[in-house]
Formats: sequence, structure tokens, C-alpha cells
Amino acid sequence: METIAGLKRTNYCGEFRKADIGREATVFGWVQRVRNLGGLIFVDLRDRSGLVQCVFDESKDRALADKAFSVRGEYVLAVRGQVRERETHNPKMPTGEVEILAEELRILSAAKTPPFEIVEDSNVNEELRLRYRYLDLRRPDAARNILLRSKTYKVVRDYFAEHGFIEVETPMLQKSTPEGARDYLVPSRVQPGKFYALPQSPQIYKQILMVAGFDRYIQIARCFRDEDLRADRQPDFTQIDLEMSFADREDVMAINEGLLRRVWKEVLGVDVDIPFERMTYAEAMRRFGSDKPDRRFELELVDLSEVLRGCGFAVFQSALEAGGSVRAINVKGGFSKLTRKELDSLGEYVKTYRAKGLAWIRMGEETTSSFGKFLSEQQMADLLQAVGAEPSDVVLVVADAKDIVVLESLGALRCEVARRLGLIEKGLYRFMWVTDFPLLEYDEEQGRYQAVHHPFTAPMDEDLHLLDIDPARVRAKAYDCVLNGYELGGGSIRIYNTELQNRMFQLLGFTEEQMQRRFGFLLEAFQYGTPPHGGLAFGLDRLVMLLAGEDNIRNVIAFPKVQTASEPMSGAPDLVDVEQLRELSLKLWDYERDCELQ
RNA sequence: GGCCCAGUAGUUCAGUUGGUUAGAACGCCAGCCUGUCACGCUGGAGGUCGACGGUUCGAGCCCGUUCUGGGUCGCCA
Repeated sequence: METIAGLKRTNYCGEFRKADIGREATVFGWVQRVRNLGGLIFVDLRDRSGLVQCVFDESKDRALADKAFSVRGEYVLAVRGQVRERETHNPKMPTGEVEILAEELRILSAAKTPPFEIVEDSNVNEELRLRYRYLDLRRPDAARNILLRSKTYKVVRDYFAEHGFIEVETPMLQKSTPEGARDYLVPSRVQPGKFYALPQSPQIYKQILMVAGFDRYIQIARCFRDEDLRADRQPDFTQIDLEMSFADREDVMAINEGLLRRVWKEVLGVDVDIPFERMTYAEAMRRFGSDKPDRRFELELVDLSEVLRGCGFAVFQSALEAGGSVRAINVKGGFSKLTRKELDSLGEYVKTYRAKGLAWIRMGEETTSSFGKFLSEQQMADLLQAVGAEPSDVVLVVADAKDIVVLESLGALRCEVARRLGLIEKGLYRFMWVTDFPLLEYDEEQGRYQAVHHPFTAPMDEDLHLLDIDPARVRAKAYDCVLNGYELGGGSIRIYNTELQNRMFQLLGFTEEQMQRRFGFLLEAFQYGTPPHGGLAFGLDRLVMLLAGEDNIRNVIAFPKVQTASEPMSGAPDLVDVEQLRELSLKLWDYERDCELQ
């Protein structure tokens, strides 16, 4: 193999244009393709910028052409030569008007034939691509997402720096606080039997930075949650985390609207209108059956409970008598697409959201319905009026003894119908804030209240009196930023008063001792002068996913994990030597057996 | 933990009701070719049909288990 000694890159491959004709050029790159015409050899050389064609002419230099002929796909080459105009231009390539007539060729590295072709828009199995992620990332569309992500980091840092935010790194090795998601634990060697946890978020540290007086903090923070994966969820992910002192909800929302506007402008060239739409949690649930409504299409939920009270259909009747609800969406013009077969399939779909089934009305020449015969003419007429049904519409109805089941299943159905019917316009970005979340929710299993957001979220002032009477009705100074049905980020104004914080912990069922052991350092810090503060964290991966137009977070992460939380290229997680365990004072239940199985 | 989907040359796929030697395209290898750019032409190599077990005279195809991957419910303060 040869070296680059004496060679200096003059250009990236994709940069050459007509103006470069006549120049001496040196390029480094990977072999995209070799076309040997017999005596004339074309080599397309690729680097992160694109492709350039290099020509080797046997009649000019036989030895050089022979060397070029020995080159294979993905070899790494250095080529020095003269830029000249092509005899025939290739309008499909940015560099298609020029080529490099090679005078020198160095083979810097040979390459095995890759397990899949390195081409744009490849539809190769993702498992294989992730195993050879370094090859996958040579593909322009894969690389583009990583570059987009890099650009996003820069815009975010620039924006916050301009607005007086201070970037601070908080520890990766933290104390475990088993509220919320499962922690990834890290054993301490120096203190046998003790463990750190990787951060689920820098929450407590950033609040303490407010006590420390930094006033405006930002961090692009790696976070870890040991929970099951999804298309938009990785166990190891990145947040844009920020906190502001002397700020209320409006201040936090405004600064972040500005951020997103800037990001969308600089990264995509898209203008985003601010302020974003605001909606309370209660309204979002009622109208869209979701706390993260996709506002790119309508299909709002309609409450039919009053219209159908006392109707003859046992399914609706029993749901209403049990304190539940009957709600519907009217799919305008859905008649031709929502066939009986399709409705059966949607019925199965809502069952995954715990709904018992799906009732429907198809407004054809003759109206047919899965439940019409149980209703009086008047009731049916009232129902159709309530949902605003017209000919060619299809009305989808869910009833359940639990209102939340009706809301969530219809909310999911609403999105599914929009996808199936193609109601979602591409390139549309509908941002919104969902506010006034409940502070607490009752956990049946544990028999106690849990924080919806986290235990440091402040209750709304006007609901403070309900804390003792009816905790479930207390609303929080919390807000989520939602884009196209995805939760882009969330935050809250925090409790900054020790008494109120103590009261929250009590409501959450912590004993004084537990409180002190887990959060004592925060409560102590609060006693030394705490500014009112609040903040927010965006899921950066999800944000970049939406910027990139991807529907999968893995496509914007350089080395993502798969559903079993393993990383296919390196094979992590993996067994470790028993020596390593001994050093950490750890003993596994079945270590010897596990080794044998391996 | 539950449910759904997928797994056949290196890759993407086809493979009829269970029936002879499992095919195609691209890629790969060799030869020819001086203006190609998805070069072209000729020839060639390449398969544990994810794995294990079962049914059967006979399994890529049917059944069971399992592995891997994807989607999702639960979970994600």
C-alpha cells in the first residue's frame, strides 16, 4: 500500500466545476465505480462531498492504466492530474462537465467487496446496514442525516449563546433516583457495592445551576433510559436541555419558539410562524384524543354521549351507565376508501388501544351502519347532525366504560385514518404547545400518586388549594412542544420553595427519610436562596428526525441501537470477564452457565 | 411481558396444490472493447431456503419451538 507523502488535497471530489478546467488537482477518495472501455478507464471517486470522474488513458501511460485497472470498488485512492472538460457532459452529476486526467495514482488502501452496494436510496435490510454502519454511512442519504444533525447542533449552540445561555456539562455518573424510567447502573470499583446511574436527564443538576446563579443554562446532553425501544425512542439519546431563572412559562416558550424558528430556517430554509398554537391538555384530549395532536389534518373527535344517552344499543348504553363515553370521528368523503374490509381492519387497530371494537356508519346512496338498527330514527338523525355527517362520509364510533380508552383509541384511529387516506400533506410543520397538564396521576398498582412530569414541577397557583382536597385535579405549570403528532420536548416551571417541594414529596408517598436520602442535596440547596426558574428539554434525535423527514430515529443516529437494545456493529452489550466482575465486587447469579451457553 | 409482520445466492426478490437438478436481476470473478457515466458484449463461480424438531414416501412450502430484525401495546417520572 502506498502513502500520501508529498500529496496535498486541493479539492473535495464533489467540488469541481467548469471554472476549474486547466487546474492541477489532487483528490482523495473511495472508488465508487470503475468503467473499463479497454484502453480507457474511468474511475468515479467518492468522498463526503460527492463524485468526480478520473480518466486513465492507456495510450498516454500504459503502466498507469494497468494500475487503474487493478482497482476495485471501495479502494481508497489518491489521484493527481489535470482538470479538463469532458468530451460528453453528464448533466446528472454536479461535476458532470469536467474530469481529472490522471497523471499519478496511489492505492492507499484495498477493500473487500462490501456486503451491499454503496448507493443512494438503497433498500438493503437495515440489520445488515447497521452491522456495517461505516459502509452504510458512505451512502449520501445516510451521511446527509448525520450532516443535518451536525448543522443542528451548531444552530442550537449559536442561538443560545446569542441569548446569553451558558453551556455547562453535568456529570454522566450520577446518583440513582428510581422514580420514573429505569436507570442504567454503573458499579463503583472504589466503593464496593455502590452504584452510579447514568443520567435520565440532567434535571436536578440544572436546577442547582440556577441556585448557583448561572441564570441561563444550556447543554446538549446525552441521556439514558433503560426502557423498551420504539421507532422514535432509543435507550441512549440526546436532549437539548435548558433552564432559565426569573422566567415564567411565557418566557420559556418564547425563547424556544425562537430557537425552533431559527433551526427550521437555517437547516431547512423553512419559515415557521410564531407564536405557536397553544392548547390546554384538556382541550387536546377532548378534540384530538391525544396530548400531542397532529394538527396537519382535522378529523376532530365529537362527544356523542348526550345524544346517545338512553339509546337502545346495549354497547353504548352500558358504557354510558358505567360513567364512560361514546365519541366519534367523521371521515369526510371516506366512503369509497373505507370499505367494509378496511373498517374491519380499523376495528382490529383500535383494539390494540384497549377499545372493545369499532362501530360505524357509511353514508352511501343508502346509509348502512353496524348499529343503526338499535337506534330510533330520531337518535340516528341527532347523531348524524352532531358529527356533521353528509353523503359519502364515514362515521367511526368508539364507546367504553373508561373515557380515557375512548379518547386514546379514537385519537390513535384519527392518525391511522389520516395515514391510510393520505390526508397528510408533505412538508407541513404544525408546531404547538400543549399546556396545563395534570400535576399528578393516581397509580392503581402502587396505590399512590405519581408525578405526570416529574416531582419538581410547580402546580398552577390557582390550583394550590386543591393539593390537599383533590390532588388529581391540580394542574401543573408544565408544557410540551408538539410537532406533527410528535412530542418534541417538554418542560415546566419548577418548585423553588422548600416547603412546597416537601409537600410534593409527601403527596408522592415519600417518607421524610426517603426524601432526604434521594433528594436531600437539592432540598438543602433550595435553602440557600433559590431563584424562580423553569426550563425545557427537547429530544434532539426526534427533532432531527423530523427535520430530515425520516420516520425513524435510527436514521439520524450514527450508531443506533436496535429493539433488543444492542448495537449491531459492536455487539454491545456483551459478557465481561469474571476478573472485571471481581474487581467491581459483583457476582452474577448464573454467570458460569451464561458463559457455557455462549 | 403481550400482539402483529418479515427471514430463500453477496444484495433485492420470484418460487404454483408438498413432487425431477431452487431461479432472475444487480453485484462478484475472467476475457474482449478508447468517451463511458446504471458503459456494452461473452463466459463463469456462488445456496445449511435463519436454526432445531415434527408431519409426510417426499418439506423452501404444512405444524411446533427458537433465534434475528421491524412495528406496536404495556413501559418511557
